[in-house]
Amino acid sequence: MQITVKPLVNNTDVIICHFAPSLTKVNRVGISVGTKVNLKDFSKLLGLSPTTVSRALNGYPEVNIKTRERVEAAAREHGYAPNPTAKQLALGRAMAIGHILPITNLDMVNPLFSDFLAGAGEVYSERGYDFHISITPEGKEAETYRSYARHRKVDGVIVHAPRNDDTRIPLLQEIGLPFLVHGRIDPQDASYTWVDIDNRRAFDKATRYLTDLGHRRIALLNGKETMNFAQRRRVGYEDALKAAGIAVDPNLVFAGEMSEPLGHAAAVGMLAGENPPTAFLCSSFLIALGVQRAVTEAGKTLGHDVSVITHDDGLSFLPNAGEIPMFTATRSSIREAGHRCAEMLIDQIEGKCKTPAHELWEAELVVGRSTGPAP
Amino acid sequence: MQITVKPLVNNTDVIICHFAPSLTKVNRVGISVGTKVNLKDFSKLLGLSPTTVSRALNGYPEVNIKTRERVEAAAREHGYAPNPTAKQLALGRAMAIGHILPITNLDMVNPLFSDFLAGAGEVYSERGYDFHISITPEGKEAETYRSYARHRKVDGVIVHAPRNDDTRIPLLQEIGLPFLVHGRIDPQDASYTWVDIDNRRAFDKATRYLTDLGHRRIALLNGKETMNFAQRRRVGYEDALKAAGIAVDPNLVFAGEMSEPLGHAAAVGMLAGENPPTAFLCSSFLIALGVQRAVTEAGKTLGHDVSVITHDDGLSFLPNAGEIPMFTATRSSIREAGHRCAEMLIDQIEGKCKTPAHELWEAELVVGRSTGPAP
DNA sequence: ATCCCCTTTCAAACCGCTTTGAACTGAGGC
DNA sequence: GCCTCAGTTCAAAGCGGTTTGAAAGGGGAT
Repeated sequence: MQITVKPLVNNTDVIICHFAPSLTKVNRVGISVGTKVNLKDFSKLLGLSPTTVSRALNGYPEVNIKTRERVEAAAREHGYAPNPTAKQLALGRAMAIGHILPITNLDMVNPLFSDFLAGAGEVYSERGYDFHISITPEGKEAETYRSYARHRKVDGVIVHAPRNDDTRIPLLQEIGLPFLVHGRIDPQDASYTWVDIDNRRAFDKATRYLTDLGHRRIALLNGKETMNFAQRRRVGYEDALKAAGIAVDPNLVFAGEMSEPLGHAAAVGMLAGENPPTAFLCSSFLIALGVQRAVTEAGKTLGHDVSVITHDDGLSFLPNAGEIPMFTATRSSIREAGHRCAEMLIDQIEGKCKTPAHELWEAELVVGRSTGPAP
Repeated sequence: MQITVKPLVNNTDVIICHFAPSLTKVNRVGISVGTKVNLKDFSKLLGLSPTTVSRALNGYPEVNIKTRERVEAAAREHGYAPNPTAKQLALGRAMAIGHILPITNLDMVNPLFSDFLAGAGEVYSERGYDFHISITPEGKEAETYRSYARHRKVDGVIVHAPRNDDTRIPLLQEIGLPFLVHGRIDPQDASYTWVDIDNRRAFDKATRYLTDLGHRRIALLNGKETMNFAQRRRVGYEDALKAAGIAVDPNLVFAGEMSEPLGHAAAVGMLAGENPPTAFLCSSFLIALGVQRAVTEAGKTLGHDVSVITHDDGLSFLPNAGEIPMFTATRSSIREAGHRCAEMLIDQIEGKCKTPAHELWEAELVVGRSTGPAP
């Protein structure tokens, strides 16, 4: 009997934890757990050699059509399927894609990752690949990659959230494990495959939209600049301001964790200052929600007194949809990105496309109810 | 040369997609890609047999201490590590845990899943297990589970977001694959291992807190009742109302997708009705954000005119922290749950604890700024 | 009938590890 | 000096597939 207690704040509740009598295992007749059908037994059953059966199932030409059909039918009937592990050992192909997340990056990747995963997962499932996720202790990434490569535990990896000083890319190039970067570091570096959105251009476009509406005090609430995309978003913002003949005011630029409370705090601070902004440009939907709260708390109306444009990753649980969406946004679905990344990486692994390849996606500017002419 | 074009809404931008000259592979001297160190070669190098080396590395007693040390040193130096695939084939242990998400469930699990994963990942990494995720097309779950079990592709699986009519549990019991359910279906069913929070009690507690503050018109914005936890939350809510002598008003109960816009819409509707609620109980933080927006838009103040209590999964990207958090909430970290689930499942697999085991966690009621006496 | 060639099938080797059962040490007891 | 036995080491047989190279079968041409 074991009791687990979870610390509670200010009450005396105890955690219940009991063990029930052991489960009696229920096995069906027919295909049950114990029946391990291996190729040897299965081929014996058919009166054929393992070679022929293997070839029949893998579509090799040198097997009689009638034999093949017989084998396929028997496989369906007896529920025979080759052991993927054995196959992996024999072929050196894992039929799996790895995603390596350093523990430190976890928080960062978090809200986006699950949507990315959903997109990628569709492709993996379609093309017979498995997901493999390794959460490695910080600093042990290199070892993990090396092990993956050496033992062909995965056929390729996707690199998430590249940082400026990211060591993963040179390492992967060195060990020769196929990979694809979601995002990129140096826009000029064409030595590896990446899929990215044109962050500079998106934020340029968004800022211009605001200046065209007459705004001159435009705040930027950005992510941390160690994340490469944040830098490029700032550049886009500055380019557009320059084009409109507006000087960058450092007081209107914030860079930090992309969360609701931080967005709120930053907006509250700026709105309380002298010469407050009339518009906000946000790097994430969560920041925008925080700004919205700050604006309404200040008794102002969004889209009238204060305008907000946010980048929208199209997260499934933060929909910004409808005829006229809530927020004006630069939109690019991270789920679609996941889909495409998986597709490209697999194509690359299977030699179906030249490598390295690059795709730069344009974020569309969707006009919603959060923007209006400068007051 | 291949050009990929992504449909754009109303502008003429083209997607750039170019291919750079093929990457020249850089291999270091020493441990490089090509050098596949297998046990046979490695042991030859040491002048020992594969048997001895294998035993030395796996801590078997029948090997001389000096030999063992020599082997270990050489392994470090030459970077030898046994091939996990081969090991898996030989031992029948995969050192991996599977998470099977049916495509349909993806949206539902989404925001929570990444945090759960982070918690579980810590444990996996610590104890040498890998993640394995399969996104299966709906209806093919059974096949996937069977294949996993038969080929020991994973040593166990975690079942997410059980539904009332969930077929996964009986299936897993039938095929005898170790599993753990995060959540549960029938609270009385002790035949499988689960970790869950006491949803009924949490919502009972939260509702009582509101009735104690004098609220009598309390709305419940809940998740869909196909999700079992949603049912139990409603029961808790109803129990507390009953205890306070308040009749349940169906107009104040909403069940649907747990997103910001839906929370907003539901709250707007209820606030506009006659005899509007003075308090809201929300099943998710996102719903609460929507309610907050509706409340401020209606010109009312949160925690003064209208009270809100939300369930808070402690999502890393939606922090509800600080001395006095923004929202009064029933809080239970989903990340911690992930951690514990992984721990328990592995213990179970390794025979370190009795099975089945159950843990019912208490959600703590954290008082924030979103609640106050009924107006 | 013989030869040739193409189709179909098979036995054996291999992928890289673990593990069983046997063989080889050297020390200690008689 | 011989036997025993514990301490080490090893050869070989799995795990469950694929693939190479050879052999068997069958039909058409000579």
